[in-house]
Amino acid sequence: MKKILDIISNTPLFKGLPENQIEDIGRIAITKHLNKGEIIFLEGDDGNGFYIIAEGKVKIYKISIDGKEQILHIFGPKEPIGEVPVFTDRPFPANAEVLAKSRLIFFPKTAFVNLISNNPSLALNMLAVLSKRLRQFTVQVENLSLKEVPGRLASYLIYVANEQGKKDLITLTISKGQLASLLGTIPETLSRIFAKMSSQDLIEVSGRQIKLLDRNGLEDLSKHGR
Amino acid sequence: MKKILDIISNTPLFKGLPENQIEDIGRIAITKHLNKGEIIFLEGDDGNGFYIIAEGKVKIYKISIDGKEQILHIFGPKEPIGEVPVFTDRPFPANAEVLAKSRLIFFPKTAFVNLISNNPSLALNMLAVLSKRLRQFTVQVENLSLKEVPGRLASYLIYVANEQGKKDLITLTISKGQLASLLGTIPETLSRIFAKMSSQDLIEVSGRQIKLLDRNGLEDLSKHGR
DNA sequence: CCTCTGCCTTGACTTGAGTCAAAAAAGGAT
DNA sequence: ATCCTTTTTTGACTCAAGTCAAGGCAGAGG
Repeated sequence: MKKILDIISNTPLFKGLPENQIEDIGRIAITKHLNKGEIIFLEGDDGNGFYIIAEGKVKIYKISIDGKEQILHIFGPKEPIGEVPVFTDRPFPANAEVLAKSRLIFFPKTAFVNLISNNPSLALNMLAVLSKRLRQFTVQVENLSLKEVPGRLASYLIYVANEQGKKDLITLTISKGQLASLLGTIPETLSRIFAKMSSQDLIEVSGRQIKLLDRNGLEDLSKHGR
Repeated sequence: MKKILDIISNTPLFKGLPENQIEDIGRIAITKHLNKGEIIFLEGDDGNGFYIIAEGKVKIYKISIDGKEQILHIFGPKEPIGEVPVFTDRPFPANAEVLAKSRLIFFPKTAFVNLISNNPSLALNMLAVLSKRLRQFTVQVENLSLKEVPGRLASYLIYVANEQGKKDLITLTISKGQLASLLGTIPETLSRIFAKMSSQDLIEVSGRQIKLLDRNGLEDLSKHGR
């Protein structure tokens, strides 16, 4: 198990900060272990701090009254979660659940705000993190509103391919059911679209392995989308 | 026309800053006038600064290849727009167009980043602004994905009623066509839903005036949504 | 007061995607 | 292995909302 300070200092949020400040930060941090399925926080809960994922995987999501889930983000190691209530006086705007055994580092709100007040670089790092999230949301809204499900899936596959390296064989890191929820649809629909895209020789699916057979075709789908 | 410094100092972003800092800020600000229909920036443009609306109204939106528009936000006086590229090295994630003759105050990126570096309160104010936006986006994604159009409209009407005071007669500040785009639908559909909600005695529509006849019914629609 | 233009509404039709139900696969655990 | 659970797939059906095409209305400007 890596030392907390190592993890912290390699995180985008704390990147580039001087040694002594990293130590200050480490002093307010608290490690928590959670297992798959455990809830980190729920929409409406007061946020008395935020977390950085040391290891594991977390989903941020909304649920409708009748139980349909929409995943907003899936976060992995080094990413912060739950920062919004740190800077506003409002509760968490969504739910967070652990998707795989995880180690989280918790930073209490007031201590962290103090740190940031004395640390312009940290403030700018945090501003960069939030800005990146805003950008991601614009993409998600665009996908939900301006693209049909096949277009969203194509975008996702291309995105994952870029993340995982340039090769055309990608591996889903979440179940297809969860992917459906991330794309704003349901498993049945996603399954049908996988089938259709396979029959069109755009992809080849085998469990969680997906081979991208026709990048141009996928790009097309993802752009036109509708 | 109000003095720039008056406007700046009454904005959430610059609220509570000491006089001399407001003056520093005023020194880097540049006023711009734009008429209805003019573009402030386009998705993909480099952002060399951001704006605060002194007066007028601005829409932030995405466009699909085939021309469907999705409005992300509509901003009015005192609200900042275009901040995302200030803190990342990426271009604007969406388009901005003036909906009514507007006066904008422009803040160049580097000068502003310098200010923020020496000014923890300003940094925290900006963090609060971005956090609020993130929260708004979670609501928009929820609306698009988990609610049907009638639910979205009901939510919007309730939201506007709260904004405009507690009375049950509200006035739309944008055209119905633009409202359709904000809600992620098209004018024809919105029109039909206005008609249906009227026939159900939930509302009474007369041009841009809308009387809310059944708050509970609307709340219900907005919550269940699907 | 009238006409023009843009905004809004209505009708008829199509379609993407959701629901319900059930079977088939894929994993895990003993 | 074999059972049990969870995930994924398939089929038949329904429906919300989009498309296309007209009309109607209203405010702006002469």
